[in-house]
Amino acid sequence: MNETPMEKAYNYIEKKIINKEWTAGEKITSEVRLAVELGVSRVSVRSAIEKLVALDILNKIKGSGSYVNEINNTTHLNKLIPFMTIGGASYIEILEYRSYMDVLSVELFIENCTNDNKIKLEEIVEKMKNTREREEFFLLDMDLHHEIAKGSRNNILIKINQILYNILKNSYKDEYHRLTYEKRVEEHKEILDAILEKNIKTAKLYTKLHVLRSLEDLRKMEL
Amino acid sequence: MNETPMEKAYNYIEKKIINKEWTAGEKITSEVRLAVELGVSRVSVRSAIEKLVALDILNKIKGSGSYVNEINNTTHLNKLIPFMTIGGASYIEILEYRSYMDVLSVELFIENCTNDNKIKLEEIVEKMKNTREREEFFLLDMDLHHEIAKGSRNNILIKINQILYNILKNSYKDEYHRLTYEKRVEEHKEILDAILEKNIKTAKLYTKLHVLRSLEDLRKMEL
DNA sequence: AGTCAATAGTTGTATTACAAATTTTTAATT
DNA sequence: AATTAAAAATTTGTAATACAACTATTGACT
Repeated sequence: MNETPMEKAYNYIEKKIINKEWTAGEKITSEVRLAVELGVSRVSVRSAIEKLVALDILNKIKGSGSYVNEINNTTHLNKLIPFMTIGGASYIEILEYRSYMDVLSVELFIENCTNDNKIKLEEIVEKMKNTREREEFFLLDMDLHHEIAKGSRNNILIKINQILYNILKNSYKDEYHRLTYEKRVEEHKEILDAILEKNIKTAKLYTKLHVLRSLEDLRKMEL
Repeated sequence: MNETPMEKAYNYIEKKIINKEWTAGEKITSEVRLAVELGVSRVSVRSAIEKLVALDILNKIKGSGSYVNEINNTTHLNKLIPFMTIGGASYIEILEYRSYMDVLSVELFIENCTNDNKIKLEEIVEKMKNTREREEFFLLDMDLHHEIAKGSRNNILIKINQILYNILKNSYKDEYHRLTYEKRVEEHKEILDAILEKNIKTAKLYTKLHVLRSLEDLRKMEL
């Protein structure tokens, strides 16, 4: 075999999960016990576990233990994150992509949303009206679009949406003060109204314009 | 900030890579030095580095050092293949998503493609005509759609397309023989012709129908 | 200049110790 | 008996040290 101690621990845990001896939500054996059982140091066990955490297969809680995650197709999409933050996809490209994705989200939202989805949307827009803090506003902005994605009922779309917004959040982080935001309240209101009236065409149009304005904002920031 | 020592190290390294202070192929500062520089223990530095290794951003060589990787996408996918014991329901979701994404790809392709893109498309369709081997056919099928995505000129779309197709490939792997494929040759021809004529509406329509038929195929396979 | 061994540098693992958070147990009180 | 609060045990997080294993460099010798 010739596997390193770390690999030994990694393979052991991986096998347990694949064989469903440890299933989603379950707590795995503690680091110390694994180390004793496998005859390796705790350092090696920790390395293995951390690798699995990085791959979104395990989840650690300090003082409690390590737990097996739900694994589905969206897990794989998490690998987009390093690619996009480090591998050179530009924020402008992300927004360009969003200029289509968000329109799609709105369309699917209108087709598939529940009443609960609508209520949440209204709540967020209401909060936005009363928010003068820019950072908080943009977090609400992201919530809004995430909520729209959720109403689409397509998990792939939801996940991708989530990833892209997280990346954007990072890029905006220190730049909130430079973003125009007065017009955004109105824009969101327009989108919401169109959605509530089930006016797909109008909703899509307003969404498109909304994202395109974000793009403009970002381009100005680049200067 | 309230970041843990591990996060401190992780963010430090990540930032260096994002800012291109450390570029692909380059050796990063050694663990011991990083620990001293950042005022954290070597354990924490190692944790951070191993996380980046798990994400395929860094590469460690015992006795030598840690090096920045060329970001490569397909390698990420392979790591989780053992975990891909996914039921068909989620594949249907992927195809549903694709039923919109591919339509978008075609639209952007027509708007942004180069002559080179078109030629490649024609080549692939030509190969398909002469292929009777099902597995090879479906690989060409994926190539085709990937080529269309590439012509869109949006890297996010290209990347997502690539990942989704890789997941699908895995699901089809042992099921090629059960897929209808006679009609697909015609369908691709129709899409290609519409693209070459820059007939966006027709191209989008045929693309939509094409994906929906794949969905049907998959649903039949479930039985 | 080329070879090879010694040396220094770097990652891998083990051990020990303690901090910090959570969970479980125990004890006290009502 | 049930509830609450404190204490103990468990578990992950970090630190420090030591040494093993591997790599890269240096320098002496031919």
